[in-house]
Amino acid sequence: MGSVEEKIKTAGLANGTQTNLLEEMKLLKEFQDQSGIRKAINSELWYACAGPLVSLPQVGSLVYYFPQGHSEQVAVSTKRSATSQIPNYPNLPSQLLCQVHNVTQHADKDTDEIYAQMSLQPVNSEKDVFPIPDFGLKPSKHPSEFFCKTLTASDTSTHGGFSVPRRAAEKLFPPLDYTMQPPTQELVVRDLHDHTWTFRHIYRGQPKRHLLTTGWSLFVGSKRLKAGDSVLFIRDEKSQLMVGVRRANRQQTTLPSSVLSADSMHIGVLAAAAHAAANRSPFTIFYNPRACPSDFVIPLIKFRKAVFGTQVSVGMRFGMMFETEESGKRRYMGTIVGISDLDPLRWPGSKWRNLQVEWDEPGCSDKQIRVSSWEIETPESLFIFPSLTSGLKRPLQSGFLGDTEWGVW
Amino acid sequence: MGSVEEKIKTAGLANGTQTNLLEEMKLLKEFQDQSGIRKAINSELWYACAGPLVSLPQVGSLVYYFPQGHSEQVAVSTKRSATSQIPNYPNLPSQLLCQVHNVTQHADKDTDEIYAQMSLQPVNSEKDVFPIPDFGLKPSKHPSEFFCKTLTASDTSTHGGFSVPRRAAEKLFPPLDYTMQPPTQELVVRDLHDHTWTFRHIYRGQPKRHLLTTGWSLFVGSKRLKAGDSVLFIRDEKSQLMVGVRRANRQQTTLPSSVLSADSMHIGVLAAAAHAAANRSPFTIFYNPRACPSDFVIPLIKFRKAVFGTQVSVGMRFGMMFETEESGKRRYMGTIVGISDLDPLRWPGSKWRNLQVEWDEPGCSDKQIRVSSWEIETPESLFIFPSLTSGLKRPLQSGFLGDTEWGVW
DNA sequence: GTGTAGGCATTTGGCCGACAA
DNA sequence: TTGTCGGCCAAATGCCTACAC
Repeated sequence: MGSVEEKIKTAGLANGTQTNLLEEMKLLKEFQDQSGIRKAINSELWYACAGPLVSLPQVGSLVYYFPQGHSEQVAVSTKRSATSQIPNYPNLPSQLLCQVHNVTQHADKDTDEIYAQMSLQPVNSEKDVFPIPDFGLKPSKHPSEFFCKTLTASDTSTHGGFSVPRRAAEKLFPPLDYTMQPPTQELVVRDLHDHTWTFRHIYRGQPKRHLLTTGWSLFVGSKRLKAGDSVLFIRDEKSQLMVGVRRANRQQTTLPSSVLSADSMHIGVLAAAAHAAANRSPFTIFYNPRACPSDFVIPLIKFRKAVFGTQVSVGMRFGMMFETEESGKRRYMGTIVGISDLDPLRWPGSKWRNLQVEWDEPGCSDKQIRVSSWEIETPESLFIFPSLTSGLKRPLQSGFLGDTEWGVW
Repeated sequence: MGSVEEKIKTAGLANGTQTNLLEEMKLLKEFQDQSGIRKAINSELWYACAGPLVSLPQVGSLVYYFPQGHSEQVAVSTKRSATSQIPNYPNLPSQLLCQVHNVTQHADKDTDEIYAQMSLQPVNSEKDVFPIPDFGLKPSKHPSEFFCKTLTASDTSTHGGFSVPRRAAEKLFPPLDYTMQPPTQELVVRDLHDHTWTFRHIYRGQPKRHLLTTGWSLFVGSKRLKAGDSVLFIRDEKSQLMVGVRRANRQQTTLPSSVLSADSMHIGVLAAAAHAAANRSPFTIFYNPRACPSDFVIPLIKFRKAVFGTQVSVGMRFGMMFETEESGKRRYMGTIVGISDLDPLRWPGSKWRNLQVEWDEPGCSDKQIRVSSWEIETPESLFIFPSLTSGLKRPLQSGFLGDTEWGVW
């Protein structure tokens, strides 16, 4: 670590050319990583916990920030929607073009809930951007070696261990020495907080099955896992075994922080964005993928393709991806039944959830009845999947649809 | 409960005279209390947990709200002070005259940390007030029957129970039947969330002492108490035994909520107050007495007495009350060494912490070096306590000083 | 292929007085 | 007066197979 400090000092003494400044920042990051001030989270594990549909924007790229979507996230967290007490910010547009300055992945110390912090700088136009080095932050990468299991009563009871699905154990865990009687090994895995857990992995019983025994109950107790919560294992790019958790939705109750009233939070979101927009100064947001109804930071490319690339109209058919219970993807089909403002008073002309839709399947009452155009797939991209419009049966050649890229068995 | 609903409907049908409106509100409150939507917290227990120096303003009364103080509370919660990214709100004065519309006491479901929610309405002048019924909310009342103990390693270990200080057991617990061998009874106490706990109270050992055994470990585990945390018992006005907890300061780490960035929270506080001030519309705040450096909602009377009643000057001696470890009060002495703006750029002329002070005792480095005039006692109120200026020895006739009113043994 | 239950060894929890600070 | 310890028994944890579904 000392050597890095040395390097920083050396770089700092050099003349402040652009190259040297970048060099300095790079070294600073290296220093921070080593000193553990802000230990970088394992990105792939973060994405695995976030689910197959989540991706974060690239540092330096251009995005549209949607205050309405951000406000919706606050509403979910506080369980209170914006009220009429919230002032209008006439100078804050419904979509704010920003350059992404910084993206960091985090996880709540208590609940392990994942979230991201981003720093966004409003820009006047595409030409207004400044090259930002991304210090090697990889583009969104979902792990290819992955499995996720919803915990049963037996898995979480103090009476026993964890029953590992066979295919998961065979795909992810190091191979057992089956000449042993019984075959057993010690698994050492790390979580999002870089905490190390040790599990005894054994293959026994009649019929034979894979189990995690010693060490498992400590994990369950420490993470306060209950039946219905999920646990997931991945192998990252370095082939390291890691473990993550996902709480059942019922438990998602992010409690009211008792720091700020819900109204003040809504005001804070809008006022911070308005101030940043007026001054072209960066502002910081949190994005909670699993709590938030929809992403509210949309890459410019994606936005353009959806808004200018396709002409949506009432009656048009579309598909939209959702996450399955086993953390796979599944497409649901629907029809656009209207195009109108979600909030005509506050945000006239906004593209945020301006499409009213109806879903083909009856069990979709939990799904949004309003979506934004960049969330859906329109006929141009769908014409090759005519069989999908039924939507009820699982497609046979699922590989063809690209939803076996990861996480689906 | 149905009958209350009936009454509400009836009241609602009546003509909307002022009396009927109040009647309606009163019934609504009754209904909410009964239905448990927002179960009222035991006020005395709340005050016991808050500590001897905390008091909440009366509903309907006039107060000054200090945005700076509110911002300080946010800074403590988020561990980030307001940065230069925070816009100025030139129309928001450093002190905002408000009428108190609503005060509710709360406790965090997880940590039991107490906090209050208040609704404040900015008013132009004292004449601007509207009579608000307080629905019988009592003025601040600290329980007279009270004790507080910091938990030892033995108290929190799984190996044993809780050792009750003799005087506490004798003062608060129902008298034991000392003819029993050994004397024992069952204590049923409730906490801030109205949860009932049952403890076996026994008097045994050599030498004899009071202990809580069966049921205690469940309480410790459930509240996640550690050695160093405190537990307190009170008898409320109905003479009911209740139990509360206070976390050690080290554990006060209210984690960053991951909902809003610290900057947005600071902006939210100021923007909400500014908007409310401009529109004379009510706004809602949270007050965390134990996390917050100083109260930022000051009764008009108290403010007046301090600001207009006394002429403070550099060199003046003063006293100020602090909480002791055992939840008593203790006066520390100091000298005013300067009068100046805490933040000359943002809040010029503000009365918030505009007094720079030095403390008599050397071990006071943890204490604020800036205070507001309403926090201190000036010579007029101190001339009768000349012996106190040493400040080091415990005054003998402490009753005379009024600091045995409660909680000090 | 995997969830749950019964059997049983081992560990932890928890009530007691002794002793010391 | 009260914090911690060793002793001792009871309750729970946790590893195993058997038996469903």
